[in-house]
Amino acid sequence: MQVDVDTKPASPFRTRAEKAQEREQKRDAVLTAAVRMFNARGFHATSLDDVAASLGISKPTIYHYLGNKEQVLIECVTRGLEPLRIAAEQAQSEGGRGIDRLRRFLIAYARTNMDDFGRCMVRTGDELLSPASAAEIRARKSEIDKTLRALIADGIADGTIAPVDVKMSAFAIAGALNWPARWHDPSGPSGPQDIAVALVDTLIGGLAPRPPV
Amino acid sequence: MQVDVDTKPASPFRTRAEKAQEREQKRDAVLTAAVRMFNARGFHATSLDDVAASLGISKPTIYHYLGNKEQVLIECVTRGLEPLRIAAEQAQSEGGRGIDRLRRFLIAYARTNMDDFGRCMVRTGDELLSPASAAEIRARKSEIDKTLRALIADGIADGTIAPVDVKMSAFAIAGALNWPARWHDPSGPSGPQDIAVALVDTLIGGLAPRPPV
DNA sequence: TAAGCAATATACTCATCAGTAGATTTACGG
DNA sequence: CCGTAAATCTACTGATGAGTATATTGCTTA
Repeated sequence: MQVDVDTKPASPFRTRAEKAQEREQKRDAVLTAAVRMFNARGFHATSLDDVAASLGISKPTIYHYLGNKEQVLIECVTRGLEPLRIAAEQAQSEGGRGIDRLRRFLIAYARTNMDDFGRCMVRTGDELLSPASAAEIRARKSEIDKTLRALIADGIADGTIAPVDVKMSAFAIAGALNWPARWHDPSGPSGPQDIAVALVDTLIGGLAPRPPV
Repeated sequence: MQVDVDTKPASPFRTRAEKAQEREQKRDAVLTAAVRMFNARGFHATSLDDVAASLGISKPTIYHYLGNKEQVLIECVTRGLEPLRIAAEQAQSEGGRGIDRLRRFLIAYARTNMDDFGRCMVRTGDELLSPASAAEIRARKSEIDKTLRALIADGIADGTIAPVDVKMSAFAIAGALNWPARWHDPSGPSGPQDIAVALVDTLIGGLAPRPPV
């Protein structure tokens, strides 16, 4: 336990902490392999045998680490949701003009929707989950939505956002920023950051021309 | 063949046309039942036995009318796409300011994305289809997207739309207007028309305040 | 009136896949 | 050094569901 995990080279004798970390890494590897296949082929079209094979392990090993197939999905969705939760928390704690706080939040939101777990999170609808888990996930997504609406309302209050319909604007924004989960190609020319900025600026600026100030 | 189908009361002897129509109606009934279940439970979680049972018929009858399960889905998606194709055609043939043509098109687009077939169309990703059908559907969706981009470009050209990034704006719009396919509740308080108008106006106006003219 | 076709059913087959049983190996703690 | 727990495997079970074989009935047409 006095060993410095980060510097010591591999020894055949692992400490408790190292073992816990190794276990965590294996769980991660399973989830990463799974989420890629879910995104590429869909949840139902992906068998855990396939996931296991892609890692050179056997299906019971996945059950050992994650319990069952739904748990694998829930864990992926949770990981996709986590950065949003953090971004929401941060947006609510910081100061500044409403529009600026919203903009920062939206760019983070859009970006994470383009990574593996974010894409899975967006694409996982209630119908893939048991009623209990669906409710759980829905509640967490709803927290994000609440933050989004609060940020819009704040901006309206301080005059940095036009007096729009908060609920509908939130839906429009969410839709626009979730959509890349379907179409974004990580091997394509534009990176997540550029896309995020472009989408957010489109939403903020609108299509109608603005008279020059 | 000389019988007026619309006025004559039912007779046990059907003309050829009546029979063709009856067949069409049965096909419709199958598709409608199927699309509702696809939307409610997802494609993979819906068995054709379930669909058949909900109509009080047997599975081979569905195969008689539609060939196989993928064909059922393709037909549903096609029906969801058709109104969009028509709206696109119309938008391109009509005159007027770019922004107005775009606005009309977008409202039609948003509305059809909230009906049964439209929702199915939006929610059916490539992963549910065979490569050949996926390509076919993708091509048709891409036609709609081309129209959308053309309308935006037209509006920019005639000065009724700000000089935005056409491709990104199209993605933002599509995302915002597809999203109701996931969340819209037909039994809820707001109807498709109201939602469509609200979303489109949000996209056109943007979030940033406009100086009073 | 026989042949053929449309519409429908029952009762299968066959593949896939989630999940489990149980064996085996290794490492660790007492 | 033995017993326990973790990690992993092979080899199942059992359910589900797509798709088919085949029979039946009745209408249409030569």
